[in-house]
Parts: sequence; C-alpha cells; structure tokens
Amino acid sequence: MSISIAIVEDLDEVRNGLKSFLSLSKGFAVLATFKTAEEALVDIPVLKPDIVIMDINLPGMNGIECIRQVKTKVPATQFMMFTVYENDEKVFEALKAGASGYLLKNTGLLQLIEALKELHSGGSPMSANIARKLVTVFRENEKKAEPVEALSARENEILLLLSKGLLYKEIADQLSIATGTVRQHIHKIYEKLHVENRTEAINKAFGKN
Amino acid sequence: MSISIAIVEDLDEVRNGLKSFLSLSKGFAVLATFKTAEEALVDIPVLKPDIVIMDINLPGMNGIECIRQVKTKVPATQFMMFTVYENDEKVFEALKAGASGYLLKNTGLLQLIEALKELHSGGSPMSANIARKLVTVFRENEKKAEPVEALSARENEILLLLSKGLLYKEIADQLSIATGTVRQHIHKIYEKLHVENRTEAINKAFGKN
DNA sequence: TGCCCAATAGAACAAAAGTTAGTTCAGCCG
DNA sequence: CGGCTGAACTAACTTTTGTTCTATTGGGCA
Repeated sequence: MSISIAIVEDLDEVRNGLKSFLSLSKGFAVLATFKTAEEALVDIPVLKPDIVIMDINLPGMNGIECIRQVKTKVPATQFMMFTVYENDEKVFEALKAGASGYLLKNTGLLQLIEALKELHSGGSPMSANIARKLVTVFRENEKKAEPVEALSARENEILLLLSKGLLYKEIADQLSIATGTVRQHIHKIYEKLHVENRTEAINKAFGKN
Repeated sequence: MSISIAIVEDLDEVRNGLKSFLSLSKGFAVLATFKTAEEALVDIPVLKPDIVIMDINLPGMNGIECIRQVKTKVPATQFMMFTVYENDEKVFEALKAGASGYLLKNTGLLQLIEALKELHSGGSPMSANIARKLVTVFRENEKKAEPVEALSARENEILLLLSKGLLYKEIADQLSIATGTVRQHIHKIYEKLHVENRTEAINKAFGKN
C-alpha cells in the first residue's frame, strides 16, 4: 500500500519536479497537484490524500491559511511544509495551523522521501534549523514554572496555592496555619514582587505577558 | 577545522563503535570518551569539545543531570542526546537541561554524521518522533491565547483586562463604562466558565493547569 | 410586531482580599 | 552577650470583589 500525496506549489518547475520524482519513487502515488490554495481547498477534502506537500508563498491565499481551512475536514491527512520561509512567525503559524512536518527547500530529494515516510508513520520530520526554533520556545515556556528566587520557601509554597485560585481560608487549612498568617505572607510576597494584587503576582511569578 | 567530539556512553560496544566511526569520518575528531557522567563532569569543562554525544542511562548520575551541571561551565558546547529513551518526560527534561539535538539509537551512522554537522552549525537535529512530541506541546501552549468561545466579544475584552490584574474601577475607566457594568460582565463570565473568582477564570481561560 | 439577548447601569449586601501593626523565635555579627 | 534582621505567625481594620436585584436600550429574528 503506497502513500498517497497531493502537492500544492505554484512554481511549475518545482511542482512538476516533485511530481515526477515521487511518481518514480517506490511506495508513493501522487494523486493530484495544485497551483493555488483555492483549488486545493476544493479537491483535497474529496481526495483525502495521506500527505499534502504545501508551499507557503502562493498567489491568492497562502499555504498556511489553506491548511487551517482544510485540516478540519481531513484530520487524518498530514501536512508537510516545503518552503524557503525560515522566519519564526511563518514557522510557528504553520505548525499551529496543523502542519506536522517542516522542510526547507534546500532539503535533498532523498531526504524528502525519508521525511515523507516518517511523517506518514506519525513523526514530525523537520529541518534542523526549524527544530531549533521549537526547542528555543519550548525552553522559554518551561522556565516559567520554577520557584521565584527572591521569595522564601514558605512564600513560594503559598504563592503556588494562591495561583490555583484558592481562598485564603483554603490555603490556611491546607497548611494548618491561621488565615491571618496567610494574609501576611501574601502581603510580603506582593511587596517583594512589587505588585499589588493576586493576579499581578501570578503574572509576574509565572511569566505570562 | 574539524568538529571536536566527546562521547559519554557506558556500553563498551556502542562507545567504541562511535569512536571508531567518527575518528574515520572526515571533519570529526574524538577528543575523549567517558563511561560515566562523573568522569565527564570533570574533563569536559577542560576539553571544551564542540559537541558532546550523551547517553541517558548511565551507572550513577544520568546523562540529563550531567548536562545540567556541565552546560553552565561550557555554554558553547552543544549536546546531542543519543539514547533509546523516547518517553515524553526524558525528552523534555533533556531539552530543558540544555540538550539541543536528540537522536534515537536506531538512527543510522550516516544520519548521525549529518546531524552532528547540523548541530554544529546551530540547528537542532532530532528524530521525527521526538520532534512530534515538541510540536504537540507547542500546540498545547499556543492555543491558550485565543478568545474563549462561549463568551461575547465584550466579555472577552473584559476578561483580558481582568487577567492583567486591573481593578474593576480601572477596567471601567479604560472602557468608559460604569464599574457596576464591569461587575455585571464579570459575574456573567464566571457563570459561563463555571468558576467563582478572578484567578480561576484566568486559569480556565488562558490554560495554565 | 413582539420576544430574546447583549450591553449598560445602579444599589445594597456578604465575602474575600489587602493593609497595618505587633509578637515570637532563630540565626548572624561585632 | 546584646542588638539586629528576617521568617513565621496572629488579629483588627479598610478596600475590593462577588452576589443579587432591578431596569433601560438597541439589535436580530421568528
């Protein structure tokens, strides 16, 4: 059973080249090729290919928007970005829209073949430069769950409970201290973080915005 | 100028195999190999290799902890995980600790060579299955910045201001409406989200836990 | 046209959050 | 040792939040 492919790419040369190459490759069948997102939008939901190879820069609607709209109709189809765009915004938008693989156009055809197989078996093949961007944002997001330096252990403990939306009374019960004590701790937390209420403290400590 | 490598791997067969292969490969120089994290901890800060190939499962200290400790001393050195572990926790811990590449041990040696070159030039080569995990958590984190379906436009607007820690009065001023109206909107927001206070609403709407 | 809903407003009240003040205790420093 | 500091604790008091009601306006829809 071969992997069925659709290609969305406006440049004749690239589109035809890909089609020829994949058609000759064992295990692949090119179901259709499209010059524009609008055409793809109509046919892909009917064809339901295993994989769509998608360019970003297209006349009219771009490839990312195309994925966003088509993905809901064919959730099983995997989207492989194949583009020259390497800037953060485009990359992240594409992944958010539903692309699972992301190769730059300088990728060799043999590597493309490998990547398509990996994509089809549930992986997310991507160029190393693209993966690095993901790693970077991942580290950014993660470091926001660590205890805050300036606060004492007790204060961090209370801040954590506070961030879950517990009442002073509930925090007090959980720690077996008086609610007055909780108040005091929280007051000191606000002081140290230079904020004036619960929400600001949580934003400051756990990073959002 | 060839890429200098250190290898940390307890299995003799794998360690020696890697060393032999890389030594023969053009453009690579193996500076040292280690059987344990403890040994690596001492020598890597001195050797400052371009790349460390790191196993996770080691006797004594594991490879992730080793990276965490060494990374601060040699920030320029890149760490390539090379392991059989594929479970989310290990993968994410490793990346957080400072690994930039992550290959599974079923990766071919030629692909390893390619990956090391990519790592050295600033990329994050990783097995497709590993990259998929990253894409998945990325999507999770991203979807938390979108307006909440069930709420009206006005309610979302107010929820956003609320999440910044503004007082009712400040929200009212900013929107040029009465504070009573703000109360009313917020009350309806809580109702729709099935929560009872500001913090719970924010957590529910913007995702954290 | 009549009905429903979102947005607006106000007011009274209860509950929770935030402020201020003060105690105890443990560790540090000269 | 005595004095100082910071963490943990408590309570009285003020401000903000959240609840409950009631009411008006304008838009969309059957």
